[in-house]
Amino acid sequence: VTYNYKHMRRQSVNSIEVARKAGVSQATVSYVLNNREGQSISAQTRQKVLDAAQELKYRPNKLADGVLRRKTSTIALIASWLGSDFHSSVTKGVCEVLNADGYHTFVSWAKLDPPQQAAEVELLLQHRVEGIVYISDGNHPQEHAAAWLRPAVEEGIACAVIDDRSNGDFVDSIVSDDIAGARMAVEHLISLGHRRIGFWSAVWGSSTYGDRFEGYLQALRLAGIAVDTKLCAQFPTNARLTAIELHRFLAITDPPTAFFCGSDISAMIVRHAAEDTGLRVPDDLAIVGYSNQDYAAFNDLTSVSQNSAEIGRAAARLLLERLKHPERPPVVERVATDLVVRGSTVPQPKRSRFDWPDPGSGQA
Amino acid sequence: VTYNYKHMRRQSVNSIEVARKAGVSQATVSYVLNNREGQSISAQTRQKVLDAAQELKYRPNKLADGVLRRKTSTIALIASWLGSDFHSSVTKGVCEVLNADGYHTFVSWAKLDPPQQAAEVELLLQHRVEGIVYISDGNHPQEHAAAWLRPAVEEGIACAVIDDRSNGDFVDSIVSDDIAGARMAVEHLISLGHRRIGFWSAVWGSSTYGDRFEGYLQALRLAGIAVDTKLCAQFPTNARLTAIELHRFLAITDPPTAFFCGSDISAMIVRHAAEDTGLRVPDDLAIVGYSNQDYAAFNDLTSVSQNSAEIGRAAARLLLERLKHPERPPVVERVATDLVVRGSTVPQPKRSRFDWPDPGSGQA
DNA sequence: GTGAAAGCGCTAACAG
DNA sequence: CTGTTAGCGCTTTCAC
Repeated sequence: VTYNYKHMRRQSVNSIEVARKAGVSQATVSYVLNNREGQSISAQTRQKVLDAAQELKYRPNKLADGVLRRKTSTIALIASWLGSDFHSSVTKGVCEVLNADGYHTFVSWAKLDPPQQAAEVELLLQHRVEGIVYISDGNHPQEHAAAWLRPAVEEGIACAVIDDRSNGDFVDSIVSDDIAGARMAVEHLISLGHRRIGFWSAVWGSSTYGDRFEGYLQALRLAGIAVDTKLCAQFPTNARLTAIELHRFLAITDPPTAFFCGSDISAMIVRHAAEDTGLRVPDDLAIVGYSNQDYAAFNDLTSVSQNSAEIGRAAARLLLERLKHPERPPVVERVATDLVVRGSTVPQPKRSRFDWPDPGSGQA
Repeated sequence: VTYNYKHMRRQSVNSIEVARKAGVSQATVSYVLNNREGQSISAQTRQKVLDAAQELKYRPNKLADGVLRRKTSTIALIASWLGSDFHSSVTKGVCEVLNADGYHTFVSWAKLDPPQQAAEVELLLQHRVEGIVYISDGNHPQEHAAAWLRPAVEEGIACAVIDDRSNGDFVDSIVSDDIAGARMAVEHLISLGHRRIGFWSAVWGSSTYGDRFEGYLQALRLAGIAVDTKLCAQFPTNARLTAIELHRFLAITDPPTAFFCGSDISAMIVRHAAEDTGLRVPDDLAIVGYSNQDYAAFNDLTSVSQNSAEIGRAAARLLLERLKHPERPPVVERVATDLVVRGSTVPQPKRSRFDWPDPGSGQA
C-alpha cells in the first residue's frame, strides 16, 4: 500500500528536500535552521544548509512543528467589535507584550452570542492556541458575559477577560479602574461647585457600568452630598428617548446642573438634547463623558480616559503568568484612569482645540 | 531507539484513545467524526465512537489535519489599525463571506512598516494560511503601499488588498469608488449654488486620496467650473496648521464658499477652525467630509459613506475566486458609495439629530 | 559533528 | 462495513 498524494497540490518545499540539496541529513537541517544550542555544526555544513534553504525558498511548517512539539506559541484574542480606539489600543497592547515573549496573537472576530462564542473557542482550541484573551463588549447588560469561557478555563487553558470583572471568580480579569475613574469625574464636578449631579448611563448591567455608578455614589458620599435617585438614569435608550427623558429630568424641582455620563456617546446625546432645549454647556449644564474617544476631543467633551494600551499589556502579562502557573487563583487587575478636562465642564480657551488628534493617524 | 516524550506535558486526548475506548480502529473514528460521505458506518459503531469522544472530551487537532491534508482552511487579515467603524465593518464583511465558505479568518495586527509587514506575511505562511487580505492604511502617503505582498503573490498565495488600488497591477484590489463618491459630494455642493469649492485633504499620496481629488476635478469640469489650484490643500497637516492655513485660504480674493474634505477628521478640523474665525457653517462655509464615521452623525457633518461591510464581502469573494483560479489576472473592484446630507451643507431640522447611532452599539 | 530512526496526531488508500 | 498501514513535515534521541 503506497500513500498516493499525487492528486494533491504539492504545497511547499520540505526539509527533506533541503537536506538532499545540501547533501546532509534532515536532522542536520533542523539543527541549523533552529540554531539549536548544545549542538555544534561545522561552519561549512551550516552554510551549505542555509544556501540550500534559501535557494529552494524553504519555509518551515509551523503546523508540523506544533504537532510534534505540542507547542504552537499562538494566543487568540476574541472580540465582538473592533471599531473603537479602545479596542484598537487594547489589541496593540496585547500584541506588544505577547510578541515580545515569542507568541503570535491572532484576533478572532465572534458574534456577540454565547453559543457562537463557545464555538469560536472550540475552534481555536482545535487549532491548539495556548491562550485566549476576550475583550468583553462592556455595553451588553449581562452578568457573567463570559460564562462560555468557563469550560476552557476548567480544562486548564490560559484565559483573560478584558473590561468585565463579573467573571472574576473563575478567570483572570482586567478592567480599567472604573470606580476610581467615575469618582474622579464626579469630584471634578463637585469641585466646580455642582451639588445636583445626575448619572446618565445608556446601558446597565455589565460590571463596567455598575462600577461607574458605584464611583459616582462614592464621590457624592465622600462630599457629604445626598444621593437622589431621581437624578439617575440607568436604562438602555436612544437619542430620541434621551431627549424626552432629559426634559423630564430638567423639569423637576431642583434639577441637576451637571451630568456624569457612563459613556462618551451618552454624553454627546445628552449634550445635544440639552442644547436643543436652549441650555448652554457648561454654564447651564456641565457634562462629563467616559472613555475619551477621539471624538471627545473635537467635541470639547470632558471625559475619563482609560489607559487602554496598558489594559492590553496588563492582560497579556497576566496571561503569560497564567501559562507559567496554571493553578494560581484567578486575579482581577484594575488599571488606573485619568480625567481629561475640556469645555463641557470648564470653558476652555480656543487654542485647546488645537490639541485634536492628528488627521494623519487612524482611518480617514 | 524509542522516542521519549515523557518530559512533555500530554496536551490532549487523541483519536487513538477514542478508538481504544470505543473498541474500534482509529480509521473508524476518523470516518465517524468527519462524517465522511461514501463511507457507511453502522449506527451502532457511530454511536460508540461519538460516546467515547464525548466522554474523553476529544478535540480534533487541526494542526495534524493541516499537515496531512495540506489544507488549513484559514485566511489571515492583516491590518495596522483597527480602531474605526471602517475597519470593524470591513472585517465583519470579510469574516461573513469566508466563514460561509468554511474558512476561518484570523486578524493579524502588524505595525505600519514594510519589513515588519513582510515578516508578518512570512509568519502567516509558515502557519500555512491559504490566503491573505490586507487592509491598507489609506492615510499613508506611499505608492505601492503593499509592495511587500508581492513575493507572496508571486509564490501563488491568494491575496487581496483593501482600500488601495496602487498595487492593482499584481494583486486583487478592492476600493470604495472614491472618484464617484467625491464627484457626488462636489456635485451636491454645486447643486447648492457653490462655485468656489475648495479641496482639503490631510494626507496625500495613496491612491485613495488621489481618487478623491480626481472626483473633485471631474465634478468641476462636468459643471464647467474652472479648477483653481489655489483652493486645493494637499498636504499632511494638523489642527494648528489647519487654522493658520485656513486663514490664508479665506483671505484670498474670491475665497471658497465650500470645502470638500478628504476625510471626516479633516472636515471637523476645518469646521472648527472656520467657526473659531467667526464663520457660520453652512451659511458662510459649507463642508463635506468623507467616510461617514459615527461621529459625523453627531457633528451634523455631510459626508460620503463607504459601504464598508460590502467592501469586506467583495474582498472575501475575490479571494475565494483567486483560490479557485490562481492564474487569473488581477482585478480591481470598486464598491459604490453614498452621500449622506447633513447640516454642514444644508440646514437640518433639529430632529435629524435623533438619527444618531444607538449608544447600545459599539464601545462605550 | 552528523545521521538513522521513531513518532506527534491525523487521514486516505486499499484489503478484507 | 471496518481495519491495516503508510506517511504528512517535523524534531529529538541516541549511536557512531
